[in-house]
Amino acid sequence: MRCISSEFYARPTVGVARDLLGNILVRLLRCGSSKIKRMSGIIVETEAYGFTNDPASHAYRGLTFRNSAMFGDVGRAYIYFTYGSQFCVNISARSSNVKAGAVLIRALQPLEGIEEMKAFRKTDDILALTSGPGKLSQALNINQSLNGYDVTDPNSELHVEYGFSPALIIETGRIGISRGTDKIWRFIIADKVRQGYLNKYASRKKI
DNA sequence: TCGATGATTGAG
DNA sequence: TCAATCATCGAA
Repeated sequence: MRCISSEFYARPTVGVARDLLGNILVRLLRCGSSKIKRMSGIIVETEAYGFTNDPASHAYRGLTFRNSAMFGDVGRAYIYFTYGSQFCVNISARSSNVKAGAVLIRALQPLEGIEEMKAFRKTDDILALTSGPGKLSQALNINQSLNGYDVTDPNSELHVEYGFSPALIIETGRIGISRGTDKIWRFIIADKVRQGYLNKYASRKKI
């Protein structure tokens, strides 16, 4: 259970997106004075978002209050609210010569705290718990209050630990966007597609 | 200010 | 296929 350090995120965003597959997103839920509930999942789907080279990126038009986490230290959570009801989780990552960048966590395979996830999601369907960026945020009880959290700190309520190296990775264009669709910046663990850990919307798209 | 728009989801 | 739903952003 070792936390991934900040050097990992200080590399080109697209490579970080690919290399995050197979690692573990961990959510520590503080319930009461001393009790800590641990929830986690294997990262099975990611997308990279860049800067001025990427019209689909929130950072494309420059620094704003919302996207400031994409411009700050690498290895920080960038969490935003969208479509009126959903939160999306990103991790800031970029090489030192680039001003902004982040990796969107699109899907997990539930690992620990599955009963809690069922309660937060209001469903018992394992494959529906974290098979989408909005769903995984709901399952892990993640909201904007976690924006900017250091995911390289093992004591952080949201952090990433080492997992395994996937045998086969699928690369596709990003989905749910209208611009920048030519960039092959979406990454998926091949086995997890077959096992059903990606959402239906994602499966409908070309893989 | 104000209107348009989403890195989505669940229901029909 | 389509509505829900609201923070954010750029134009006015």
